[in-house]
Amino acid sequence: MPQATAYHHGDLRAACLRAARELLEEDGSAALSMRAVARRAGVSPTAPYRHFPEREALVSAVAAEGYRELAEHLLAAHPSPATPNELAAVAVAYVRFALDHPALFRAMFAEPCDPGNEERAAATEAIAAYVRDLVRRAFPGADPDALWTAVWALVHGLAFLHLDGKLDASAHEAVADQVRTAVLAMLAAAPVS
Amino acid sequence: MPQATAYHHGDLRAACLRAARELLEEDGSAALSMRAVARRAGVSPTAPYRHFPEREALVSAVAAEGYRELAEHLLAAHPSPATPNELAAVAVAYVRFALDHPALFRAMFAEPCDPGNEERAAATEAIAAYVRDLVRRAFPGADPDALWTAVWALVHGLAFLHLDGKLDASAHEAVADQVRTAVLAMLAAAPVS
DNA sequence: GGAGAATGTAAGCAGTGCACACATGGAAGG
DNA sequence: CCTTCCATGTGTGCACTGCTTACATTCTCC
Repeated sequence: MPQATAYHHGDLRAACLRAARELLEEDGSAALSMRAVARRAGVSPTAPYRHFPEREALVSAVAAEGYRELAEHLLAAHPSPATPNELAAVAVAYVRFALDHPALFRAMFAEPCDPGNEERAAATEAIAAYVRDLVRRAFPGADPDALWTAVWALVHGLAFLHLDGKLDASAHEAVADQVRTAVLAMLAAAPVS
Repeated sequence: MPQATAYHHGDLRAACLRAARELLEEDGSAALSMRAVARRAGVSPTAPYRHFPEREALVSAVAAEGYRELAEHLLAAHPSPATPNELAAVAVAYVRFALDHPALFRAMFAEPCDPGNEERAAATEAIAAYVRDLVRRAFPGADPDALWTAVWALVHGLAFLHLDGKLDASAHEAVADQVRTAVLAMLAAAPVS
């Protein structure tokens, strides 16, 4: 780790990531700008390019952090959900994370990602693994490969529809109820044959 | 309708919408730029502002068009789906629309929308109504209010996960199979009580 | 202590959204 | 017919963006 002086920052990479997170949390709608990050870190506009070759690289790094936090958040909601009610609780946690960190969540999913970013791929995989385990426990009879995608998609779709204003997301408790109800209804759905 | 001259375009509004659509189809990843639209329409950079007070208004208008096309596309896939297989076919059509028009689909959902735009609200409502009817037919026993959101979210989530590269979307037929399988697995899911 | 790599700065280019003042010409009223 | 008004176009300019290139400073290692 280099030392901090008037000229050399010391740990600009971490400072950029922190600044980026702060900016995303402060303005959930504005796009993340490289120059704004530099300003917040108290450094020249082009300094961040020493640590992130392009904007996308910074966004990918922030997104990877977001994936880790989302995984923790889901684990905190329930470490090993196995029943419909527990699954619904995790779904509520997923949607709440998206609504509480809209810009971060968009950076994680909507921004173009370089598939080569290993940190990011690993972080995504952690979430996928959590969902796969959940599905194996909750649906012992089903094909886990087919079902875990469906479960993730259901929850992810609810998150984005709320985030993008297609479903009413104004009241916290109402959103939670809505998500719970939707998930339980889907699990109980008995189609006509 | 004003007349077309060397100075006055004639129907710049429609020309802007057409140009915007072309740009979105040509480069599915680039953001839509007001100036690029103006260039394509053969007009000065600020001329489109006479018809769209801001960028968001143009995007909203294009998005509304997209909603109408998506609705048609779903109707073409099946006018009145009622069985799991028919529902799965509609799901495949939804995801395919997203993958065939990635930039348009993003404009429809990911871009900030002004909730006041009536054209856009009406177009969204058409899709919601289609899904609601579908659910009523396919799941006569269920609570339609709870379930239609879940069905939309499931399909919408599959679309975005594929669009954002979280699920492999490289081969057309593989995507279709994957979506069909996921939807059918979800409908057949029998959770542990 | 000197060389070279790492990490910062400064200046500049092309692109963007948008506000403003100005130009053009079609349509309505005298 | 001719003026006047106004919708619709142009031109200019500002603040911002990502990113490149050249230069400055300092850390590290021999």
